[in-house]
Amino acid sequence: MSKRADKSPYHHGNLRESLVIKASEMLHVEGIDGLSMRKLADAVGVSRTALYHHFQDKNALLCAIAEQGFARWHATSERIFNQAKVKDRDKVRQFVHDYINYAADNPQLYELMFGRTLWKNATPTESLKSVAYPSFQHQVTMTKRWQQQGLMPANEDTLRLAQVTWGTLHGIARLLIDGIYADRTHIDEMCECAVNLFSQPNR
Amino acid sequence: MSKRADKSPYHHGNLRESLVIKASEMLHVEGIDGLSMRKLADAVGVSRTALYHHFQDKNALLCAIAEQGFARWHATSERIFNQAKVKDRDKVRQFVHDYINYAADNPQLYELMFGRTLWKNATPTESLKSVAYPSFQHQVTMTKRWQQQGLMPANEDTLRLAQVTWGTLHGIARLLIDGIYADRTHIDEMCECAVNLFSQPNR
DNA sequence: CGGCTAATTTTGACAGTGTCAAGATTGCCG
DNA sequence: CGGCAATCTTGACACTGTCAAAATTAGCCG
Repeated sequence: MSKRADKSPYHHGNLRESLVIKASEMLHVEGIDGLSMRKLADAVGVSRTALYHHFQDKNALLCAIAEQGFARWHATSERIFNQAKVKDRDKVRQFVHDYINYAADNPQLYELMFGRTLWKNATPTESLKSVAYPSFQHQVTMTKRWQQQGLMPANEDTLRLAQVTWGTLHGIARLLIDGIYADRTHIDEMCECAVNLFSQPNR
Repeated sequence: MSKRADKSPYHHGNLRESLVIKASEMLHVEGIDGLSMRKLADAVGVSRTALYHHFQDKNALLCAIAEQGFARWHATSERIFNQAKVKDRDKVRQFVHDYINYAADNPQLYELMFGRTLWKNATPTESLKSVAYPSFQHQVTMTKRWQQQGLMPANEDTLRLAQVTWGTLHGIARLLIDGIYADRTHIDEMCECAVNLFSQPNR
């Protein structure tokens, strides 16, 4: 019993948690490249290699941060769909807006959550996978429902449709984040345009 | 006269060109992070800092590579739209497929062309901008035409529509490249689904 | 053909990075 | 209180991009 992570710790004072917090902070301001293990250790007040007793890799640290990001978005998403008295069409609309705004508000985090750094370059933690995969599964489930309700074309394969609609959101988010051919002032109009595109009865 | 870049050069044998070629090669196999100035210099057979007389930065080198990528894609794109005897609807279809396949065939290059590395982190070269911007402008022009022909919804703002449709392509490309929730075997079906989504008279 | 200038390349150096191996410290449980 | 294991530190290594100064070389002009 009392393996770790609940009792007051040895030297520092719950390092692991402090690391994730501080790292998220640094990620947000400095960006993914500006976040270095050594600077992080410095900021928290421990020595360079102290981190390696709580995270195997820099990769593991990043996975932990991303994981937190997924959890937070998942909560927001749940809140949207659990609203009673809101029509499904409006939920879709709200979902799109919130998704894009979440990305625009936390560009570095979004980049980390869905970028090549974790998913292609490195090996995502099992723990991260177990949080990230259901996130897309949810999109598929929702797409199926929207099809059944006539909100989205019923003749398209659900999986493909989910990939494409989510791909659209992802694409818009990245255009904004990377600052190519779009900026924040376009967000609302772009969202509306996107919703109109894949939500069936046009008006 | 004879400023450079046409006569046989001094020591090496047209270093600048060799660098871009070799760098593109390394980018393709090793990825954007695996491409280091020192390894590149080594591979070409010059010393570490020789590159800095042809490129101010690593950033400048990357811009040159990306520029070449834009040129190549632009050529492909032109070829599609200049075909006589092909209906515009089929051109759109072909455009979508080729775009995604270009990205899937050159993942690292695509990542460089449209990624944060150049557009957000660093400062894109003027030269790069002058090649990249028209690329999107072309998308806008095409979107306008498609709207006029009734292929795409005429009531949407052209600029927004162009952003969203291209965003969709971009999103799908990135999902494939970064390997999240999609892989190459899905390409064709995803493309068809996308085309159906934003091309008006559904069938 | 000789020499000067300017383009080109090299060597040395510096401040960073992630991470491994060993040693020092510390808290906790028996 | 003793010992053990968790925790943290120090030292080191192989990398990275890039600057300054020295060395090399090519091309042009007289």
